Amino acid sequence: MSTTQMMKGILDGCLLAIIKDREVYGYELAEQLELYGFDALSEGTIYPLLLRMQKEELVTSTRKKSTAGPKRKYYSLTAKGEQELEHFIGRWEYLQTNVNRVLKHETASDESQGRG
Amino acid sequence: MSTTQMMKGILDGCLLAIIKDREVYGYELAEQLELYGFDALSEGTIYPLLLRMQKEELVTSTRKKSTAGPKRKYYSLTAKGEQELEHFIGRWEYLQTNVNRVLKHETASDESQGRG
DNA sequence: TTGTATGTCTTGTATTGCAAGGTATACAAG
DNA sequence: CTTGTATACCTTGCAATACAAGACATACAA
Repeated sequence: MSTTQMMKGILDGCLLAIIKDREVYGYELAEQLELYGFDALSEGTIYPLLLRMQKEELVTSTRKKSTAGPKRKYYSLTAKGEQELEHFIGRWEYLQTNVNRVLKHETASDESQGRG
Repeated sequence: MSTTQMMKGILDGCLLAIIKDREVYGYELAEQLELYGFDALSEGTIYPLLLRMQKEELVTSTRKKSTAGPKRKYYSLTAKGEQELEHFIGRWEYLQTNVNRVLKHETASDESQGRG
């Protein structure tokens, strides 16, 4: 039982949201996601995603020294990245609304009467 | 801008939820999902999913005559399918909780203090 | 040089939504 | 019987993406 498939198309939005809050580096993002309640995420998941987002100009990166290890690559959001985050939030709300409607067997035309 | 990726691992749960409510046939499921607010879903999405779920013994099917066309294949949930639906709901709540925490920048240890 | 912890990146695989196209039934019109 | 339309189901091939496994690099201690 895993949520692997469910993370598709959602993880990138989560990364954008975390990066928007403050500059973070890749290794740290995996830890952050755990703080938010997710199971540990592989670096093989995080890094390709960050590179893809950088290629799409959603984020920029700057290398900074670490106290204990190689240089860290800190990411921050571009204007385009902030826009994409807004789009993601819209898609996420759309998904949440519709899935919850299905689970409650309330069609869209039932609106929010919630009296079952 | 589409929610294609976000549907992965979620659509099957939605189908289980709809089928649990009442017997439905594949062609109808696409229409049902629209009633719940989703954009139109391709039959190339629905049918392979139903076949997969039947192979996994989550659903069973019976053919019944249609008033206007070939026989319909009506699906209903097995006990295993009901269990899987419960598991799905659990995963969905886990996902909802954690993504919403990320979007609000509330870590799991912040619990539900919501005073930001 | 060896070992440990910290950090980043690459390769290959599995899953799954979807477009495109094929097959089959019912019915009406000719 | 053929043609056209609506209904209904299925298959093939593609694209996107989370992930395991492993490679590579830096800092520091023994």
